[in-house]
Amino acid sequence: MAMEVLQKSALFRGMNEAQMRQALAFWQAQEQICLRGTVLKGALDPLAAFGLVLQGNVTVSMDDIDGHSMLLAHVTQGNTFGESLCYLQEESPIHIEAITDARVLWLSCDALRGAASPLRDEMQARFTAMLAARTLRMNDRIQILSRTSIRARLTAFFTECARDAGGNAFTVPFDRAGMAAYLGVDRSALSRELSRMRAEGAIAYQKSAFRLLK
Amino acid sequence: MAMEVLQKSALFRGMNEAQMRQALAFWQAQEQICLRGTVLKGALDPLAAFGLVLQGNVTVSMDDIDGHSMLLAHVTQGNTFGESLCYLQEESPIHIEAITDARVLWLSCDALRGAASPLRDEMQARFTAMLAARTLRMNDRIQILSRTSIRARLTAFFTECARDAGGNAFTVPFDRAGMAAYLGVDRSALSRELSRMRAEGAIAYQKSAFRLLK
DNA sequence: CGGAAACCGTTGCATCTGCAACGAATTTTC
DNA sequence: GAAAATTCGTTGCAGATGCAACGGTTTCCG
Repeated sequence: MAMEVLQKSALFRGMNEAQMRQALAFWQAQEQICLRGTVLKGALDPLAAFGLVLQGNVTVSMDDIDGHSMLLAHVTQGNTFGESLCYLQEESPIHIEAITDARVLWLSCDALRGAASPLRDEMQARFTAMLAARTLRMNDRIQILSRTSIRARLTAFFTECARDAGGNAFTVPFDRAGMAAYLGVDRSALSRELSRMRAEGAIAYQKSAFRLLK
Repeated sequence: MAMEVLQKSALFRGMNEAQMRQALAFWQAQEQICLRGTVLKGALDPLAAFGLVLQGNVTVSMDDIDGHSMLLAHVTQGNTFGESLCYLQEESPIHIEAITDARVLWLSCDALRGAASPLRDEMQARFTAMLAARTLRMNDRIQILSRTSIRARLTAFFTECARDAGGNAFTVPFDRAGMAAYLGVDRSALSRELSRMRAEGAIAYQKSAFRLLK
């Protein structure tokens, strides 16, 4: 069941079963199970609802003219995507894709625009808090991307990871290519810099599991 | 008077005078007039209210350990800063400063947490829409910062400016140093690239006024 | 009016990093 | 289980870019 996952999401945290059922009805929740590689929204598709990831990983990206694709967000379990576009009923040529097998809960903003009620008030407040938290996370990313060297971006990124994990060891939710996209650098240049940092004894890693030394 | 400016802001757009008065009371609005260079929030200060810029320009930045300062937001007339932190009642070591003489309207989120009322509903909806629009703007910035070359960042930035201005001529709200910070590049490298683009006949500019050619 | 500060472009240099290509190792698929 | 696809590290290279320094111009302020 999805209860435990929803408990980790900002929208449904702390609800008992009855409240959760009511809330899911409010959002007209619909679950979709999809395989890795499934396109949840193509560049030109509209977005009738926003998504909450129950399982797996989803990326939001945008292709530029040179075929280069830029990562806008990497969405992990319990997090959402597309809320802003959905709330504002705007369109945008973004591409949303499941990069692992995934389960997604689609939620509609319609009820937020409906008649006032205690439930709507509660949900609106949670939705707003979610957006606010989102902007803070995006600021963290902007902060990383503002650095001029790969090394500086990495240390900023690692610091953030360590903070979130509450320790010096953590596993990042990316493969190398994804990590490079998130940091806005070339994949091979990233590998090179990671090797260098390992050689200097600053970090240890295996695959996506890192440990900060010193 | 500030009416005309507030008409341009997402929070107060489309209100008549009576509604505006009510809304300002709701937010416990307080105007502050300040000189260029005034620090509106130091790195360690808490933030009791968020700001709406009535006049002038305000920057939100964060210093990293090397003294390097990173630009998080450049806030122009009619736009706001600090809403997310204020709404979530979180603290963050960001630095907010008036970079021109400015007038700022301080708004409190308290009433959003108060008793339900039609006014609160309306304001909450506007606040949410403002946050949603904000995340979309931040996505634009992330998109720019994700590019790997100065040239690519510039063309993305210019494209966005041209879209906003509705034409090929526009004035950016930055001096060169600010523009470099916004784009996450070195100031002199930016000057160099701009000269190059001018030499190639791709753009014309004088100070902060640009025109796209070709 | 005059000095100080801010702003902007230019240049030389060392280094960084994107890019392309390759091979090893691992995972997926049939 | 074998072939195909994906992932990851390495390397050579050329060009891009950060950095520091300098000078000219404009703006600010007393």
